[in-house]
Amino acid sequence: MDYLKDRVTIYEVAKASGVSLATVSRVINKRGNVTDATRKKVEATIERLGYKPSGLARALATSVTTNIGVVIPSANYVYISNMLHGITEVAKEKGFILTLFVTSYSREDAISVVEKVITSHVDGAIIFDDQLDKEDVETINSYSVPTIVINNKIVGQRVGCINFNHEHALNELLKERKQKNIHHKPPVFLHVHNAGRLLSRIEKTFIKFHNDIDMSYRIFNVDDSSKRTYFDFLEFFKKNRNGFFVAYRDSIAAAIVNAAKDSGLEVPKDVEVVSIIGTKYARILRPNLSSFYINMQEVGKRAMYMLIDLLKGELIEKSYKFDATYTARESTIEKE
Amino acid sequence: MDYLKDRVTIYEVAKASGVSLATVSRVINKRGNVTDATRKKVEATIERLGYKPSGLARALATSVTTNIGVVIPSANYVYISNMLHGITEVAKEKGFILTLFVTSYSREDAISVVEKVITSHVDGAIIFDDQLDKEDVETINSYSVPTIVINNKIVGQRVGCINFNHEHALNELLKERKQKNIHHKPPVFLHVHNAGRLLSRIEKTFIKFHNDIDMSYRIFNVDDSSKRTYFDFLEFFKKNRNGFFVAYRDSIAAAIVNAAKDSGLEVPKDVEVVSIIGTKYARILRPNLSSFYINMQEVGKRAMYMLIDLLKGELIEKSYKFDATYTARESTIEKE
DNA sequence: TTGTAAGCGTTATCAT
DNA sequence: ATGATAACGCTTACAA
Repeated sequence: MDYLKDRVTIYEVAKASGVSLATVSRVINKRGNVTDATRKKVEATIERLGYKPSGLARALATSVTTNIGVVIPSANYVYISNMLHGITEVAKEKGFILTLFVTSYSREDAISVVEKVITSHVDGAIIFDDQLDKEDVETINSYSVPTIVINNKIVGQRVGCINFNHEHALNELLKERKQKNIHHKPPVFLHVHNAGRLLSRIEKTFIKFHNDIDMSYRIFNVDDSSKRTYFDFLEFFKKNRNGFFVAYRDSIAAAIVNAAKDSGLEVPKDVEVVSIIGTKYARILRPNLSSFYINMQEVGKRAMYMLIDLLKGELIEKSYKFDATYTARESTIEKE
Repeated sequence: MDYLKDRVTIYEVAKASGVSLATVSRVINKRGNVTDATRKKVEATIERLGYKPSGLARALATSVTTNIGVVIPSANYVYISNMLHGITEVAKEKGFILTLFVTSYSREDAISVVEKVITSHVDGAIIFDDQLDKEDVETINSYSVPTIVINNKIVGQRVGCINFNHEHALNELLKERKQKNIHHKPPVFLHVHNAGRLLSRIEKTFIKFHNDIDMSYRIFNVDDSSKRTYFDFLEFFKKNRNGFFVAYRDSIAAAIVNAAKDSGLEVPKDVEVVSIIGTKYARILRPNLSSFYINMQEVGKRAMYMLIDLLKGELIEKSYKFDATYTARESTIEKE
């Protein structure tokens, strides 16, 4: 039934070239200690037979896979794929292969992902996850899998972490709005169910700021869909004719802008919107979206570089922070 | 130096529970033929020791990895990550792990990716690639790696393929524009260097259509960057005050729309734009972009389903086609 | 320089 | 129901 050729093994190469396994192994690993003549002979049969070493067997023998496990929530977000892009760039440059693990919201699932990362025998892992608990990361780590955790503060022998600081920039923005007294619009935070740790941290910052100055605010639940949010806000704007909205992603922010305009409101005069996870679309959309920004591609690259250092036992700075920068654009009012 | 615990092996579990390897193996694989008592005993020590089977060793012994190789060009495009999302969904549901390979433009690189896919010992591969040649796919295939190829017509014993048909919809659109006589604007195709096979096929269709009716057109080279394209078109619109533009992606199309508006032109009155690879941003952007659309998440899911059938030797329809649908929105004129 | 043989952690085929 | 043992394809001392 198997009409396709079986994998050629090192044995067959050895036999066909009239040498031993060890010699073939030396040739493919360029270990030296092989005469030019035999090397050429072996290389010729490798070419002729189309031999490709089995990464599996090699990994089992050396316990080095050159595989890096990458754990992400959905691959469906622009900022996540930007990060993935950064990771792939460095991985490619440094000769690593990536194994992708996607988590969902359930606890059960998180456990199964942890399980898979461990059994996969990756050399290291990069975990961007809003769902996994600290203890999950520790589990992975306890199985000798050096890990870079993104968006969670974790310390350990073979762990590094990268964190985001949106809080500072957000506080600055809110403070500035207060000082300039342009916060006459009711502040509204767009809450997305199960959107993870990053968003809730930012939400807390938002809440704390307003509580501290004893100012009222609203939390508005939205679906994580720009289409739904658009329609929700068409409704919303029937009763509420202004507001300052903090939205998680560009597409959600844009939905609000569109709903506002389609409800006869002006942006930013009546409705102001900022996006937390800004992408290039913040600049493409009209009006341009005021947004916070972290270069996720850089985050991905940095994570890989840190992991590589960690693998070599040379990671000095185990913690790295990316500060979000805020760029005011057309969806907010600068001065009163 | 290695302060972290070594991996627990099946040997240690066997010894600790006072049984043989074989019994432990039976327990973890639920093969039966084990008394409840011993099973419980073994399960207890597995739990106690924190034993996780090595996927590597298991794969070597069974030659089943449950890994699927996924080959893509850059992870940085929305439509690619949409597809990846679809792939991850099904992979997760069916218990497969994904290994990611990213190609670049060079021939050299394509070869190294092929090499890696083979040595990685994946059970199957999904290849979306505008760069790999037919012969590369055949190479992979000849190493017993069942493959689903996206965006290339390839036949073979253990290959399936998924193709896109933008040509029909594009021809229809162009024909309709001609009939309704709204093609008074000079048609311009946005050519992106090295953007791959999909775009060049569409470009050919565009060219052929106009050649066939002996109508002039322009090919305009743009960078694959919305920012650059925006500035290029600010220049362009200094001399050219109208046009019908066919752009590869939403972000490029949006750049043209923005440049047109910022040059005092009206969309769609003076400048019309359509996007070939439409994403949700076509609906979010204002004016909405008229665009072609293929649900890439569905493509990803379909690819996985086809691959799974292929692995079981049950793939009947080895070829599947996704027709692009065209949706006219605000960036084009419907009627004269 | 080259070959022999043990080992990597499993599964699977026999016996028992 | 359980246990030896070979096999998977490779690397790597160690011996020659």
